[in-house]
Amino acid sequence: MPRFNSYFCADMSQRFPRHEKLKSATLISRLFEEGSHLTVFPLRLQYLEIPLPNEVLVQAGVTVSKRKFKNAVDRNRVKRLMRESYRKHKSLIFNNSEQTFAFLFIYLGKEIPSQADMDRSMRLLIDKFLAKRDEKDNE
RNA sequence: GAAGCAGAUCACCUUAUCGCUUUCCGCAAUAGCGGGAGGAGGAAAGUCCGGACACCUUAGUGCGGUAUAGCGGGUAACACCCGUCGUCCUGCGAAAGCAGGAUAGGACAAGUGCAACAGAAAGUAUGUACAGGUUAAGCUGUAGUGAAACCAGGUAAACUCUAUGCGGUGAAACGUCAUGUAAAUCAGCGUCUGAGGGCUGCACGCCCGAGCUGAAGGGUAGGCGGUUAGAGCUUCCGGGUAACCGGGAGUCGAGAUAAAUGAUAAGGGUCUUUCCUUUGGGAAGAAACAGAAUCCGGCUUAUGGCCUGCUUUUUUU
RNA sequence: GGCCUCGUAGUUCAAUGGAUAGAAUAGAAGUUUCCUAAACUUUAGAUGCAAGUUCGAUUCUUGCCGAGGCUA
Repeated sequence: MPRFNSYFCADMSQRFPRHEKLKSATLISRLFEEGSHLTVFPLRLQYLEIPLPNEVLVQAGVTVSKRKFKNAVDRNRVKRLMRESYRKHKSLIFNNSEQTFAFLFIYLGKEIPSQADMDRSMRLLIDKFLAKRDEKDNE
């Protein structure tokens, strides 16, 4: 079962390959129209339960407002930090899940955070998301 | 030592772990996995000029529009660069001149316009006072106003004229493959008596030519090429005052697309301030401006060090 | 990525290169009123920034800064 094997690896590893990135413009616009959101300052998660291609559990993207960070260097910096902490913490979501989601992380703050701060808020946000999901499942 | 100006140069480094991305090799039916090699800048920025390249009839004529403006050279080209002349400013000097800097620097003797306040008068120029002068006369000089007033006056980053250049649109160009619907409905115009189109503001000319426009509605918004070896970089020789040119040798240095080049840890180097100090150093902190998006040549703006030269000033010998 | 447009009082707009940049509205103070509103009087407030052309710049030119739009 090679497919299962790769599945298992993706579950456990901290990799963040291309097909797990949210890229489709149509998906993103649907995400904003139909999806719901959670906020743990300075992060906001916009999410939507939706079938995805390529048998992926989650497609995630990150974004930063151009109004908050004027320079491209700073925007790239924040996006890289967000990707990094999502990469570290995404295995929490993948555990015993059958639903597929589209994620978009939005940075709301006005200052560039440290990696440690970013990790902390990402952890809190994902815990909040998991709690909400389980609650919904139980109903 | 400090300040200013000009020029040149670098843009923290090493190792480990976890990741992203391009490419090559191997394995794998695909997905993917393993290994090797590579992965931001001097401004990548602003998009201000000039090209390459692509398409639009190889792009015609006139008007319009627009850009440039001493002279000579460089260049693929330029609003760029080099040299030089003139003008202006600063410093030195008795002066001649010297040094540095700035310079959109054609034409008002083609025409039109404009000139507040002051002043007699700002354009068909010529009044007052004094002096001179005449047959007579603003005929001559001085005074006062103003940025400008014996003069074919000033002003063209005023219209304009002259000379020269410019066809348009920009990689969301363009080519190609795939997916999918509706060759459907209603209204108007037209089918050689020519609708409409040919991505130029207008007119003419030329070419294509059976569909075109509107309403309401439906579908795709994905992949590949273009896309990185080039007016390239390094070095040597020769020519030229210089910008730059010619020749030889060597070399390959990103290619993403909701957009890669990152995170953590340790060590080292640099700088600054504070504290301790046995003057050897130790501890803490900081590290600028900024991120390729078709590619080049410039310009402009942002910005941290280090080096060289010149000028000014201070201190010591 | 490319192509355009616009910056004047707190706000909405004027001003031919020429005395002190004008008007409406909002603000402040006062008059009136038992109080408020309305009305009247007075008052403060601006050319996005920096150079250049000019005797003189909101206006002309250039460079920055900011805001907005269009583009399969």
